[in-house]
Amino acid sequence: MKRSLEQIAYEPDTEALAKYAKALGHPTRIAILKLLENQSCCFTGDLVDLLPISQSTVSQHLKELKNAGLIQGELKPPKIKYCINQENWKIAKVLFQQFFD
Amino acid sequence: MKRSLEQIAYEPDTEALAKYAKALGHPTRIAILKLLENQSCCFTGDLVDLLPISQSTVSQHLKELKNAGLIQGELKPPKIKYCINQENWKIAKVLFQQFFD
DNA sequence: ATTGCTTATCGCAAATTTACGATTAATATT
DNA sequence: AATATTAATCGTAAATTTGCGATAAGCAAT
Repeated sequence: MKRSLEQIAYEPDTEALAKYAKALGHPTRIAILKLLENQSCCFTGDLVDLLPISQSTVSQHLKELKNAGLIQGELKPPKIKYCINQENWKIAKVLFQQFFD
Repeated sequence: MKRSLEQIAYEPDTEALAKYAKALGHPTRIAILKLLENQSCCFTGDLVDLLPISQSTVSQHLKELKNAGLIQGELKPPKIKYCINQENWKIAKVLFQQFFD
């Protein structure tokens, strides 16, 4: 048996920044967020048409962005409209700003 | 056999931002960078004393930060002095800034 | 040449991430 | 109720990441 690879706690801000950075740490997710940013407000699974990856993979990336709190989905049957989560976006922005001085 | 999981190319800025974000996507690496930032300029393997992980793991994280271009090491025998790579730091800063508007 | 100090690398194990196709779930329309 | 559309989830495979101890490498001083 190996040791448990458990999480070690750092300062809350450090953990939060790392969490946001991790969510941003894949070009597909950056691309998605840029699309959502440009689209004045929101967007849907037209993302799948714009990205060179499969529907299920796009869905997975959306889930991660949602888990990180950077986006949110709004039911607009039969579609889902995804938007930037402005609240957390602002928090992330500030965290990165003060990190880089 | 499975498909090859090869990289798909996005815009250079998107790739660059994702690369920096990925490097920042772990609390230990954020902690290291914060220490290097505070220490006016630089630091060494006293990092190991300040972080709750082993020497080899710290070394690994330093390597990743170096590969991402965020830090650089200067031989100061028998130690190594690590510093923020100011050039790339600036580039990363700008990329994050314009990403968040 | 040997010793001592510091840091990198190796070898391994576990966990996580990325990706896909296939299937399921949800919902509106017919 | 049946159908169509959209998006999430499941199952699987491959790759990568994270972590450690042990060992090697680099360099100064003896």
